Amino acid sequence: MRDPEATLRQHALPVTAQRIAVLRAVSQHPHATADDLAESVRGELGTISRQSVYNVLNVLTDKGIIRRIQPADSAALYEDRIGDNHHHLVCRSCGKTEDVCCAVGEAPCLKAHSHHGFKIDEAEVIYWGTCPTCQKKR
Amino acid sequence: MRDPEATLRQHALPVTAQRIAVLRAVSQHPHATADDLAESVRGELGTISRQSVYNVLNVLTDKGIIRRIQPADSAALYEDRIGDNHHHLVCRSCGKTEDVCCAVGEAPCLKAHSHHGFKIDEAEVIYWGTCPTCQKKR
DNA sequence: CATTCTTTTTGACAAAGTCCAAATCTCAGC
DNA sequence: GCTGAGATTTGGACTTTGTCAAAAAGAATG
Repeated sequence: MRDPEATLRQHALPVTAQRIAVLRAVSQHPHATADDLAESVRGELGTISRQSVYNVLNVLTDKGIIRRIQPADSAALYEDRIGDNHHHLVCRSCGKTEDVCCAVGEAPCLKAHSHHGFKIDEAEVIYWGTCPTCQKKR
Repeated sequence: MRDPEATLRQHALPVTAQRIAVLRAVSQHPHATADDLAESVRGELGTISRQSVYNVLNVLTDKGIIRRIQPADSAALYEDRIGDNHHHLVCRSCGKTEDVCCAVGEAPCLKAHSHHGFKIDEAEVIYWGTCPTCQKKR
């Protein structure tokens, strides 16, 4: 995130220390949980309430400034990188999460066909597997 | 599910009334939550503990007899239909879930490329959108 | 049928979030 | 710079979804 404060102003959001710190934390720790981010922010601000972290994350997500991903068996993760339709690769054993660009530019199977009368607005893909570290441990 | 009891025996699982009832409920109510299933089973058996529902669902999932899906902002859903690599279509506003066959037979973008050294074993796809009913309500 | 091993039940517990009301802060306008 | 209205932050209680553990009950082998 280039300039958290400017980003907030662009979206007509009042600028607060908490918001700046959370935004910076999300940027510095991609795929972190709300709890991880709270810890990180405390290192910067000294203190922040659990509720505020959730408030901020929710507002930022609603505005499309950050993205929330919610893999099974994990708390929600947040990331900075938006607008490039990338997907995620999650380790079944340790939960480690990586970004993955869609291998095929146009992703034919992900075209928003109108199935069952639904209006589709997003195709979310999660690749499940085992990360290198966990492969060795076996 | 053709014959719940036979299915259990095939997998070397002791046959109990609870298991038969849960298995039948999953079959009759695709995409139901553990709670929904507990309710359904109570209509059949009269009573079942919450823990037993979870026990049974976990065992059946581990054995690959049923499949668990966990869309964001929803409790886990269970389904009978396995082994055909279909995906899901979820309504953002009411949570209604439908099965979707992958439009392209081979799903090129879902091939298990070895990214970041991960050993990929599954590509999970969730299409997010708005169902017909919720479109009208708007 | 009896024994052994597995399931079921009950109740406590845990994680991740949300709800609410009071206190505090931001920012536009003067 | 102040001031005031409206938004944000806080703290605490609460909800939902699920797991843990120990005792009671049930299934299946011989």
